[in-house]
Amino acid sequence: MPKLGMQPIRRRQLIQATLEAIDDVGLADATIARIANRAGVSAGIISHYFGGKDGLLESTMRQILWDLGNAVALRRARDDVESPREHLHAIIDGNFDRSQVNKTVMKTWLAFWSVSMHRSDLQRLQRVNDRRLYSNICHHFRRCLPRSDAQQAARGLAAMIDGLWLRGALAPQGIDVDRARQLAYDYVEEQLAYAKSHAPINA
Amino acid sequence: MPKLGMQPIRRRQLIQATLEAIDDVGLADATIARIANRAGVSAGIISHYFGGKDGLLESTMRQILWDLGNAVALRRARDDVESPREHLHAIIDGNFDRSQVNKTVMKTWLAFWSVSMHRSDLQRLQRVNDRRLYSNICHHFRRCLPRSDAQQAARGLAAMIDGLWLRGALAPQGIDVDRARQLAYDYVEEQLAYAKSHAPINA
DNA sequence: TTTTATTGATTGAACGTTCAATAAAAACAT
DNA sequence: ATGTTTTTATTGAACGTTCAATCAATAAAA
Repeated sequence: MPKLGMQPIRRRQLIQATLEAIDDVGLADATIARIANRAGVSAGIISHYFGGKDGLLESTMRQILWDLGNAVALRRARDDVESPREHLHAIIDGNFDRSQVNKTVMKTWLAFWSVSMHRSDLQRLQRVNDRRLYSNICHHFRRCLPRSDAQQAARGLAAMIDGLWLRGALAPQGIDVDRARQLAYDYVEEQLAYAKSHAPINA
Repeated sequence: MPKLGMQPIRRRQLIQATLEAIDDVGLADATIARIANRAGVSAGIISHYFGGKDGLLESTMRQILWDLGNAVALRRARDDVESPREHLHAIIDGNFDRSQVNKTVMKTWLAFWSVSMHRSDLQRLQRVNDRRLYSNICHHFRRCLPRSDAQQAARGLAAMIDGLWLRGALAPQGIDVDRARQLAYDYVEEQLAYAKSHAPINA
């Protein structure tokens, strides 16, 4: 059946099938045979396009990482986003984007966190992501707060976002996105209010 | 070597060896042979005392859950803990207790979260724990805040605690316990300050 | 002698990877 | 156009490994 240029198509299919398999039976039982079967191809093709199961998992993690970065970037690029508050809201909204707040992706994140503790390639990916969230937040707090206060606020907001996200992933009824966003917004307001009352630089 | 009453001794040894094995090579590679070897016993003994690997994992999760509950209970039982603020601080301190804030236990938590998405017995354990944290917090906020505000504050604080904890677990340099506790304390203060300025019931 | 504790070789199932074989599109030659 | 060769894509059975579980055998306290 060899049409040319199947590589990107197959890669997309197999990454999607990996996400679905993890959602379905968990990473431990997401075997190559099961993933390949779900994608409607043979098992051998995975080693052919990804070098092996490890390669497939790394590519899958890269994919959801890219989706997250993209969701945030899209909202920050809107031209009505200017003030620190608006930028912080954009970051929050991006982190609670549809592409990140669904059971499939959430289960995959949890699985990757666990595995990344023992695989340096995945660990690097995961840390770049954590750092990016913190740095972005910190940068915008710095426009209204002295350095050390901004860092503290950024650590707090990053933890709040990840915590809301984690508890949403573990909750039986799933995450309530609107309520989660509101809690994160409130936290931002409290930090900005503190700024105004002590050393107002900007709003 | 049959002395009587080995069961509780072996169970403790094997649970400890499980934690160490997960710390060492991750849950996926924490095989029965490896755990038994680390405990200095034979592989067959695990099935004998835990019924199988599943039973060992459930018992291990119960253990760290009990440790967490105990760490919180101990601090709340101190007789200088009376006000809502003091109770909330005790809950925060318990969650950042030494028994919970070390790489071994943190890695195990991450692994169990991931697995519990697909195993109903572990899922139940994990949800009891989440609910307990939220309920405890909510109960004390209710002493100073109207119901819906207290629930909102409790969701926020629970997320903050778990988020700080999660980011600490994933960070290369580990968690900074003092800084984490301070951020959680600050969040409590902000919620209580809001209470005072709107509908002061208590402090 | 009975009971409790423990061993470790064995078993059967499941896994990831490999690779010779196949199939069809594409490229080339006529 | 037509036939031939090359290239790309794909299959799935076979292989070697690893694992959890089992159980007959063993050992020592009761």
